[in-house]
Amino acid sequence: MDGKPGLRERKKRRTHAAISDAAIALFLEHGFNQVSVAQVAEAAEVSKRTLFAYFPAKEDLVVHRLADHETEAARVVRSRPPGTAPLTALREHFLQGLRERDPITGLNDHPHIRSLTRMILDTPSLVARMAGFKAGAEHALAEALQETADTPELTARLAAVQIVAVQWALAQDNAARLAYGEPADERYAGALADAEHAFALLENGLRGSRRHDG
Amino acid sequence: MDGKPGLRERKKRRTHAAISDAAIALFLEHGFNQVSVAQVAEAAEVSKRTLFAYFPAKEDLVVHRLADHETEAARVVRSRPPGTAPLTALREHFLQGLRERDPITGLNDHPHIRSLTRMILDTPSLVARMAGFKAGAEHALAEALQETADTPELTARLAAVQIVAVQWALAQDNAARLAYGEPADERYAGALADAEHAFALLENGLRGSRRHDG
DNA sequence: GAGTAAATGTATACCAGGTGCAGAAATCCT
DNA sequence: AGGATTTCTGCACCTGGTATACATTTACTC
Repeated sequence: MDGKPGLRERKKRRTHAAISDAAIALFLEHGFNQVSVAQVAEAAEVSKRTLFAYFPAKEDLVVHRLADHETEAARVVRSRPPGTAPLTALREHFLQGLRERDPITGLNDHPHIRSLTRMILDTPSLVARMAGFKAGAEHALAEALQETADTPELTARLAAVQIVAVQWALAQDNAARLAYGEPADERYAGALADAEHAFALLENGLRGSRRHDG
Repeated sequence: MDGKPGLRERKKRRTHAAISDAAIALFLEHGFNQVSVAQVAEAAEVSKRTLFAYFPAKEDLVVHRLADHETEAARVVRSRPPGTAPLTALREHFLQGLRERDPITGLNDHPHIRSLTRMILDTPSLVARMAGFKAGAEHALAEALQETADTPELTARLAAVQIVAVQWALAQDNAARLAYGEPADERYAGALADAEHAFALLENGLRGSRRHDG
């Protein structure tokens, strides 16, 4: 269907990548707020106006790579094998992400990823953007649950927000530990146990969540 | 301890209120993004610099009233009667909020509140600010759970994010229905049932959440 | 009650993110 | 090759937010 991208298309892709790369390099070196979009444009040899034609806002220079993950949970639910519970499919997917050190699980300690994660977490406007993705993920997952699991609308929405919230909490916890210096391979066992615990909590509820019950 | 507020203090309060009132009136009339802070400052008969001395950012002109709610769930958990489960206290508090039409439950249909809610939901930067409050509420609740219920740290965090996510989903659902025109008194029964269902889901887990199980 | 220190307010100029516009340059299609 | 179309650019402009330097008001003290 797309046999020949065409020169125009190829050039667009290259410009897009050039701007993004220049931006991330500068941001990692000096900090997100310490670099102006004008500097990014200059480094990418492009006018400021063109930069904004490719990226609607400064934050998108960083987070555009993560946009795909917004619908990841929904895709997992939709493409699960027949007879599998949504939550089971999501757990397996998350555990696989941990094994593969998928950055979205917070368990990737490549220096580049780590610095990027740290920068995002340290920059309020980028954190806000991530929260936007989170909301999008909730919405997409709710739709997927409703359409593929015969779940009532409200229940689907409630399940979706719980699941997404838990996944993000797990990822943030992992990322925080790696940012603190713990190697991913060392953290893996704990991350696995935590994920199992978290998904069990989702399945069984908060009833027995106290260490000593009364 | 504060017998006499003092003239300076009183004047500050009045200025604060004057700016906030002018801002909200203008925002409701013309829309958040259609009104500049300079216009707000002029309407409040104050310089732009002074406005920013009272409110760190334009969004705060709207959301500063909601800042108290950030720690509400945590306070409920901390001040619950001995022997009560945190989730029980939170459910009772939420149901009470519904009965009293507390705006935070989304079930208040006073025209002023409704317009304000609609404006916030329609303005991305305000939604982002709300998400910030949500994160703060999660954090505060996690601490409260950990300190008062002898819950392990991770479990407390996971429970907190689930609870906050569910409460917000309920509130947003109610607000959306009222924004659509449904009167609060008419919605009350449904909101009550939904809340009971949601808290039961939190307690018992997502296991049986499908309408027809397989 | 006058005078002074501290706090608060103002005017002005400035920076950065983002947009509208008109025209130049590149690409595409025939 | 040449015209139509898309893309890029420079420029002016708006808005949110901040720094500086100065004026004004409040509070405290004698």
